[in-house]
Amino acid sequence: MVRANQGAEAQTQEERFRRIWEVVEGIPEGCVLNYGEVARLAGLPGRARLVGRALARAPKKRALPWHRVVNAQGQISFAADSARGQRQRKLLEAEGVEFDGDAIDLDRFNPERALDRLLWGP
DNA sequence: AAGATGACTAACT
DNA sequence: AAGTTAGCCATCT
Repeated sequence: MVRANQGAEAQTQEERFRRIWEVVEGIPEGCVLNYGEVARLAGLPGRARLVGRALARAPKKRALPWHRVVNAQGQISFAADSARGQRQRKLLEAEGVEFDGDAIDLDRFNPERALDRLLWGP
């Protein structure tokens, strides 16, 4: 065994990215999560920036729902007038996510609440 | 090779 | 409410 000392701590960058991608893939349609939460769920607390990096580098083949990740204020982290920003907003609105001005109510569209919404309505 | 950058955030002014 | 600071760390110059 060559890597005798490798515990849960020692991860390669590839492994971290893969975990992040897995979390993002698990965000249900019509829900959003912020970068910090994705990091936490991926076992990488405090590394919100890494999530952005991982999304930027995600293989196209993976077709991640990258648009369901927004910042801690519930806003899209691209300029509103940029092509990417507009695309992200459109994708979200197309699946039922509502904006109050330029921000989403993170509580309301949290995946944790998805079931509540199904049972009780919005 | 060192310094800047950024799809971030929480905690302070 | 809005701006600043410190922590973050792989990438890019």
